[in-house]
Amino acid sequence: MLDIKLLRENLELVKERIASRGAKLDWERFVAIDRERREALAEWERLKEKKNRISGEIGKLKKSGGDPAPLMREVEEIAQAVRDGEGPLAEIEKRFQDFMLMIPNLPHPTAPLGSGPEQNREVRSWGELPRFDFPAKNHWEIGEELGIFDFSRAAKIAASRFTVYYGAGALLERALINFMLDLHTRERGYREVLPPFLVNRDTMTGTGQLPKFEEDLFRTVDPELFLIPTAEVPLTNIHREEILDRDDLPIHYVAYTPCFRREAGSYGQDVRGLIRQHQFNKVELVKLAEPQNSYEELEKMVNDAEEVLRRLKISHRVVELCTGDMGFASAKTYDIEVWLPGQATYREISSCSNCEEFQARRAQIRYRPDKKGKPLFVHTLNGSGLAVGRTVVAVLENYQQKDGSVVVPEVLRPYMGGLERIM
RNA sequence: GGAGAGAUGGCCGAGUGGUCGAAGGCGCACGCCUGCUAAGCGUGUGUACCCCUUAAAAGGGUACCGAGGGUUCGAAUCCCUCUCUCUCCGCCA
Repeated sequence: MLDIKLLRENLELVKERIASRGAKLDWERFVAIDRERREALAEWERLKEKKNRISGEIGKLKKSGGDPAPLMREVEEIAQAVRDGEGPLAEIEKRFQDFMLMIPNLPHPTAPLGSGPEQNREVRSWGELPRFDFPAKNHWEIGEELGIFDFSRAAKIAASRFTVYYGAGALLERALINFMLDLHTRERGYREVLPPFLVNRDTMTGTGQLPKFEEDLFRTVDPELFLIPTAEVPLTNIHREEILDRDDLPIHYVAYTPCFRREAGSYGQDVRGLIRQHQFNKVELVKLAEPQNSYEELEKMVNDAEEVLRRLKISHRVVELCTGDMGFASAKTYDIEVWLPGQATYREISSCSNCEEFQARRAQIRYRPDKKGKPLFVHTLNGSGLAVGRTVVAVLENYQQKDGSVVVPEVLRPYMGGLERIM
């Protein structure tokens, strides 16, 4: 959510920057709603003030033995007017809030302008692209031949876009989770969290999944809860509606969770393999930081995520997303893209964003900069560290051998009982 | 799932219809005093929104005593629903 004061005082600037994301909003309607809300609120509060004042006088009069009857008749009418005003006011308030919640974040001035992935800007790349003296296979071919993935039985048990892992495949997934968690907790200062995987509507609204993206979420009916699409949601909401001490910041959390996404609207994309699943595992990094440090923290977060790939010795690059390709809540996003020899392309394996105040304002996460100061909104950051399923893909495709086996990256062997090769 | 108790400000804790944003204490901030420290004294100490101004503040108003609804001229206080916490019983990974 944006600061309403910014919208009132600098609407032209806001319009322009929101437009750079490709979002279209009816700003004239917004201006009308805002004005209507303020006028109605002021009028209603004037009535309440009068009612409160007269009610107080009735109290005094009764105590001193006077006759309150005339005042009571007078205030009765006002009380009725106040009641009559409640409905329309609530309706205007709702329209106002709904609009506010549908406005995406302002892009940071350094985010490249653009409408789609083509305008993303490569920041750096790491590692040589691997060469094979045989035709490189896709991970699903590798995995099915090794008997570690079973897509058809997963579809039988659940639906398409689910996978059953067996044996070394399941072990590889688990090893990656543990490796990533150990790296981030032991060497990078993140606190490990194991959050709920189902969350309520307020939590989903706090990070910006709701109200706009309900169709992307899985939902339970009774009670109504939503399966998390990323651990960013529960982690960022841990401190919802709290005022933190300055000394508490920055907060660094890391969590492994499964993630659940409807993938509505992605029919036909990545239908084979592990790339786009309804359920996948992810190790997520979340930070709450003071505004003046948040961009420094973003750079460090990207670096922490990249470190996973450096230790796995897998080629990758970092790109800065352009305004049109960023998520709803983000002011600035770096994607890490990993090289997949089987598809001869880079694929996103991590996305690290600074949401600045956007989520903090929705979720009311604040801190006190000093003892006497007013509370300020924290900046929230989130990033994959990394998407585990896609890391499995990267390992299989980059470490595949001519005979169909896959060499286990050295750093993972301690996590896999010393296993050196999946065959 | 059954029975009971509870939810008040940063914390503890009073308050069962009227002037209560809420006593008192603790904590914290500022000032005074004390040639250090401790103690003592005084003042202050929530958040959001609206109005008026604005560089900002001050000022005025509204709301908030778990959440939502109701009764009433008036609700922290009465009624209803819900949520959460605690205790006991049952069940259970």
